[in-house]
Amino acid sequence: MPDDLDRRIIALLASDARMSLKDLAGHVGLSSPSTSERLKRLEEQGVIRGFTVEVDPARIGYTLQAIVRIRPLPGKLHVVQQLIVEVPEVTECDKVTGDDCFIARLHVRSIEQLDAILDRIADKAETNTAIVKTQPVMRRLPPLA
Amino acid sequence: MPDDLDRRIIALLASDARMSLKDLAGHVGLSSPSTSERLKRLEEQGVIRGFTVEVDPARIGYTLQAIVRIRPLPGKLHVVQQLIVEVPEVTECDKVTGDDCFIARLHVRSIEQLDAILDRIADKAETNTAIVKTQPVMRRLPPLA
DNA sequence: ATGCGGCGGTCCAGATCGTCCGGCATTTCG
DNA sequence: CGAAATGCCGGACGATCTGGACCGCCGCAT
Repeated sequence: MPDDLDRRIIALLASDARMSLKDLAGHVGLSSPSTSERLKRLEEQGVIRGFTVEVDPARIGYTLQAIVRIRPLPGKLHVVQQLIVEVPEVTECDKVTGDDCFIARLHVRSIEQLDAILDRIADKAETNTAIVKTQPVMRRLPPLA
Repeated sequence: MPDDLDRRIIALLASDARMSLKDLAGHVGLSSPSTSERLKRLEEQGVIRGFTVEVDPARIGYTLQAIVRIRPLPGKLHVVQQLIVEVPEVTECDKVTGDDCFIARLHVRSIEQLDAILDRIADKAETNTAIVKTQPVMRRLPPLA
């Protein structure tokens, strides 16, 4: 749906969402009002869901990151999902096909905290935890082509 | 390191990174210059890594999302990592502890495309693919407290 | 062909916003 | 106890955004 200019706008905002309209316009070769118009359209259409800040978790005390696969025990699926949503240290969770029902990302301050959180799920689901060592690919957009 | 005001600034920007300085200042109860100063400091300190746009993948043709666990065959670790980084449909990848060496998120336009990409890895690693059905928790920040 | 209408663009002006400065209060440290 | 550093505010100036008026292109139908 978005054309080439829209894609360039998105790409530019992906690298700096706080860029001024004027700069954006300059880079895509349009006037500010036109750029503003396109931006608004992209938001209204739902292509752009919003603008956010990228925070370094380590700098705010979250030194440990884990990816947990979660398989709820029979009949516990909804309770487990509820629990996952309510735990704020879960920063991302997908419901997927396959044996593991959920895959969640956790940000915690220590192994102890990780253990404490997993304990709350232990009687409702089987879990499989992997500690993140490095991030070869940090969150990025798929090709806009 | 960041104090309460910094955390409020971050929280506000997390919900709308394009908010004007003036609005930001109004919400945290500071003047524009002070807010600007804090924002700059947060960026310089690396607490804030940058500002980005959140795009709905489905609206740009990526109707399918998968999470793939990847276990490189002996001696193939670096080749596999290289490959993962180079495939732009991989929008996120973590190197983790445990049997699975990498956990990657893929955005693709079809099952066929997913298959094509996994084929490129097939002779260098064992893979385990889970298709994302829903996202109970979409990307969010851990508690800033 | 040609005239019409809609879409998407530019230009301009008024309003808004961001940044730079000087000054003040509080805290820190010699 | 004094001096310097920190963090904040207000005002002024320059930059930016927004909305309106206008224009050109293209598809369509007369």
